[in-house]
Amino acid sequence: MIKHSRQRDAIRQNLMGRYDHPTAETVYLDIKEEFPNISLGTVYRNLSLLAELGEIQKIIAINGPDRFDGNPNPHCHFHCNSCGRVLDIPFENQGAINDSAAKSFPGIIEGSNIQFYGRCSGCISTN
Amino acid sequence: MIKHSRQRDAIRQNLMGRYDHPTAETVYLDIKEEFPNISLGTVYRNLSLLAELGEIQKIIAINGPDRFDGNPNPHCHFHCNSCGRVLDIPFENQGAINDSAAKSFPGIIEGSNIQFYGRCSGCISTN
DNA sequence: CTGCATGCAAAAACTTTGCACCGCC
DNA sequence: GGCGGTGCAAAGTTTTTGCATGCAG
Repeated sequence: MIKHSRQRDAIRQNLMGRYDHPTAETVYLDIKEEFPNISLGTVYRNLSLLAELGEIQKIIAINGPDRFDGNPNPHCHFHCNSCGRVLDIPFENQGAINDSAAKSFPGIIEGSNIQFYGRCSGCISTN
Repeated sequence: MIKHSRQRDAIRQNLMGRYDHPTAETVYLDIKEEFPNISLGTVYRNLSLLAELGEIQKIIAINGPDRFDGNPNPHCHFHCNSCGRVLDIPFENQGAINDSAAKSFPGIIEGSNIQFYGRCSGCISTN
C-alpha cells in the first residue's frame, strides 16, 4: 500500500511544472530548497515509483544520467548533440509504428521508445 | 592514427558472428578464452572505438548495461521485458519517420533510435 | 500502533582512466 | 624507435539499498 508523502508530492509537482527533462540530481537540488533534508536516495526512489505508476516517464540517454518527463503520455524526444538538451518532439503516429512493427514480429509489442538526435534550433543559430 | 591489434580483431569478429546483442562483460568473457589476459578495460575501449568508427552499434537499455550490435546498419531493436533478450526487429521506414518528425521540428534531425518492448515469442509460449 | 517513507551512508553496478609496459609500423 | 594499444587497478559516475527513525493512516 502506498502512503502519501510530502516529498513525493514535491517531486511530482516539480516535474509537472517544467519541460526541460531534468536528471534526478537536478530535481534533487531543486526540491532541496523546499526540503533541505531530502536525500538523493529519496528522489531516486520516488522517481522510480512514479515512473512505474505511469505518472511520469523515464528517458534514457546515450550518455549521461537518466532524465525524467512529467508528461506521462507517449511522445518522442529529441536529444541535441550540441547542447545536450532534451526536447519534446511532436510526432503523431507512434501507435501506427508499433502496429507496423508488430506485423512482422512474432512477439507482443507493448510499446516503443523513439528518440531523435541532431542539433536543436538554438544551436544552429548560435553555430 | 589507428594501429592494428589482435584484441580488437577478436572483439570485432566476436560481435560480427553473433546476433544476441551481448554486453561488454559477455564479450569480455568470450574473448577471454582466446586471450586469457585481455582486460575488461580493453574491451570497453575497443567497443567504444568501433562504435565511433561506425563498425558496430551501441544499444542502450532501460535497465542494465549497454549492449552492442555487430550490424552497423540502422535497424530497430526489441527488448523483452520477460527474459531481457534484445532482438533485431525488421522495420523499414526509419528514414520516413525521421522525415516525418523533421517537418514540425525547428532543428536538424540527424538520426533516430527506435526501440520496442514487450514479450518475445519464446516467453509467450513458455508463459 | 503499524508499516511504508525517509535520511544517511555504504555499496553496488557499470564504465572510464592513469600508468608502465608491450608490440605494431 | 616511436607511438598507439594493452593489462591492471584505481577511480569516476550513476543508481540502489540496509538500517534506524519518522510520519501517515
